[in-house]
Amino acid sequence: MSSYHHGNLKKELLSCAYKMCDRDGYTKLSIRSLAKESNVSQTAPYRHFKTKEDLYAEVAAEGFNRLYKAMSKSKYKSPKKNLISAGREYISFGLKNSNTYDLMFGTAVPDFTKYPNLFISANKTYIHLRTEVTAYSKDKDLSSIEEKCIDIWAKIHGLVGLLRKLQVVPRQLLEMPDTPIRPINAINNDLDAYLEKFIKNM
Amino acid sequence: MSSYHHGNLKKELLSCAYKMCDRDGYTKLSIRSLAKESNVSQTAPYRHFKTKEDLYAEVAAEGFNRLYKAMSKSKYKSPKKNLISAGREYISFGLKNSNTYDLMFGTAVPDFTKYPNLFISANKTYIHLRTEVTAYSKDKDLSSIEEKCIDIWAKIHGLVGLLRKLQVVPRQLLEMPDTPIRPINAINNDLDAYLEKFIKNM
DNA sequence: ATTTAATGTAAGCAGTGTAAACATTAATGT
DNA sequence: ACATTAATGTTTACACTGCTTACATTAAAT
Repeated sequence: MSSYHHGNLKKELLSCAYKMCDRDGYTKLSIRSLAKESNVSQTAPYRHFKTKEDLYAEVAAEGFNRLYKAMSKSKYKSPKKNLISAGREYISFGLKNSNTYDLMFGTAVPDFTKYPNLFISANKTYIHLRTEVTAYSKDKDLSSIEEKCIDIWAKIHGLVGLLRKLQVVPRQLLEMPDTPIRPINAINNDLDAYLEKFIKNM
Repeated sequence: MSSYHHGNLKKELLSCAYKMCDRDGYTKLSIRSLAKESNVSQTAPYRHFKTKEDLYAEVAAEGFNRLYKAMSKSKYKSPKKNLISAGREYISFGLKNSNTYDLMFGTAVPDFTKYPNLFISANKTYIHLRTEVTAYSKDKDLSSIEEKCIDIWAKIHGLVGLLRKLQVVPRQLLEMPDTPIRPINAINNDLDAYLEKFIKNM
C-alpha cells in the first residue's frame, strides 16, 4: 500500500485541470487548487508542469484536440455539408466550452511556438479547416485558399466572441431596450442556413 | 503643504492604470502595482475602485472611448469611405493597443451591464458602427442592418484576433515552414482594398 | 467652530507562483 | 541481488496578490 508515488499523476492532473478550467475558467485554475482537487501536495504539480503557463498550454492543447475532433467528425460526400458541419461544431464548441475557448484563443499562452504539443494541436485544427475549404473551393490556388481560411476562421471566431458579448452590446440597446435582435435569433434558430449563406458569399 | 489628500487621485489612478494595462497587459496590472506606480499607499485605490474588476471596467471603458474616437474621426461624404476608415482604425487599434483590446473583449469583465460607464461606451461604439452601416446600406431595414453589423464586427474582431495568433498557426506551417502567407501580406499591404472587397461582399 | 463625510494610511488574512531542501520510491547498471 | 541514480512527491519558505478592518487626516457641511 504505497501511495507516495502516484503512478500517472500527470495524466490525472491534466484531466482534472481541463475539467476545472472548463468549469470555472482558467483564471480560477491555480496550481494549488489543482493540487488540492487532486489530493496531492501543493507543489507536486511542479514535477509535471514547470510553470503555470505550461499547464495552461497543455490544457489548451487538449482543447484544440477536442475541437479538432468535433470539427472533423462529419464525413459527408458533399464538401459543403462538411464545411457547414465544421462551422456548426466550432461555434458549438466555442459556446459550450467558452472557458476553455478563452484559454485557447486568449493571451494566457502568448506564444504557441514554445509549446510543441499546443502548436501541433492548433495547427492540426487549422490544417483540417484548410483541407475542407480546399475540397469545397473551385479555385485551388494555395494563397487563395488560405485567404478564404482566414476569412472563415475570423468570421466564425469573431461570431463566437460576439455571440457571448452581444447579450450586452446590441441586444439591450440603450435607446430601445426591448428591440429583439433578429440576427441572433436567426443564428440561433437556423445556424446551418446562416453558415451556408456565409460560405456562399465567400 | 498637505499631501495627504491627493486632490483627484481617481483620475490619476485611472490614467496610470490605462497606461500600465496598455504597456504590460491587464494581467500585470495589480491594485498594488498601480498604487506603487502612483506613489500612494497600497490600499488607497480601494477608495475609488471597490474591486479589481471595477478598475478593469473603467480601463476598458476608456478603451472603448478611444476606439470610438478613432472609428468616428473620418467625415467623408462617402459612407463607403467612412466605413472603410472605421474598419481600418478598428484593426489598427486592436493591433496597436492589443493589451487593452484584450481587456475590452476578453472575460476579465464578464458582464458589462454591471458597469454603466463601460456599457455606455461599448454601446456608443456599436451604435456608431450601425450608423455608418445604415448610411452605406441600401436596405434600411433595422434587422437587416443589425445582421450586417454583426457580420462586420465579427469579421473584423476575428481578424484582429487571428492576425495576432496567425504568426503561430498558419504562417509557420509545420509541413512547410517557409510558406509566406499571402492573405496576411495582402492585408498588411493594402488593408483598405481588403476591407472594400469585404464590405462589397456583405 | 464643530460635526460629518470623504479620502488617505497601516496592519493583517488568506490565497497565489515558485524555488529549495528533503523524503520516498522506481529504474537501472553491475 | 544489490547499490546507485533518477524520478517523483512533500515540506518549508518567500514575495506577491486581493481585500478587509481599524485608524488618521482633511475637506465640506451645518
